[in-house]
Amino acid sequence: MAYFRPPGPPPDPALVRSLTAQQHDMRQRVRAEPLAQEPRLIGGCDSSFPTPETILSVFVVLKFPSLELVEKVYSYAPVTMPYVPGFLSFREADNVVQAFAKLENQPDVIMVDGHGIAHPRRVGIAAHLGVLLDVPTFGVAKQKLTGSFTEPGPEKGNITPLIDAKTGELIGQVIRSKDKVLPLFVSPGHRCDQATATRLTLACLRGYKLPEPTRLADYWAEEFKKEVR
DNA sequence: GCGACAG
DNA sequence: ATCTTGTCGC
Repeated sequence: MAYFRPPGPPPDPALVRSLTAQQHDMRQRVRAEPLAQEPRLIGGCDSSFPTPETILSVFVVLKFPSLELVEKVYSYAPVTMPYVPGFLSFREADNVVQAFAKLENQPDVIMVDGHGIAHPRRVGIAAHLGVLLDVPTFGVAKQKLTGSFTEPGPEKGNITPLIDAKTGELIGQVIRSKDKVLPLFVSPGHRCDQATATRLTLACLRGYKLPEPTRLADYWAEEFKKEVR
């Protein structure tokens, strides 16, 4: 899978230093706390690349806990940054913010495709986006970025901790969202805590591996892709 | 020095 | 993320 990826263009050291410094500052702004109130609306977002030089970000809003879709918008723009592991947010966040700005209904919390604090510097795209929007966020990723864990049981609902091997701190939870499918990695972003992130993720499952907010954002990304081509 | 590396 | 056919398992 991700073991023998062909070596891509080497990231510019100066750029990486700059971005690392920005994440260091942003890390100080990320807050862990329970939601102020039970959400009435939950958002979901996802980005895709119709062409190597363009990015399409989708934002959906669903009622909670009914999970009825109430709105879907997108933003299509030129790509400005390369993909560098650990710096994904700098490539996608700005365009996601542009999509968010088009919403008529403001979500009480946002489920982001990617990690929250389960990141080398605790600033995955979910945390980064939360700080930019000052809205509660948490991340749901399909692949691990950092940390160690033991495989959760094969049945839906089983959970194991994602631990930072260096500090021993809990940085996320590995959740089996469906029987016998690869688990999801859930971690809080900004203005959210682990218990809330996990609870909302479970509350958004509807028989598929992906919880509804991200599943619908994925679906509409595919539909909108036809419009921009 | 040797792995690992979200989307 | 994206490029892609057939195929295994419930």
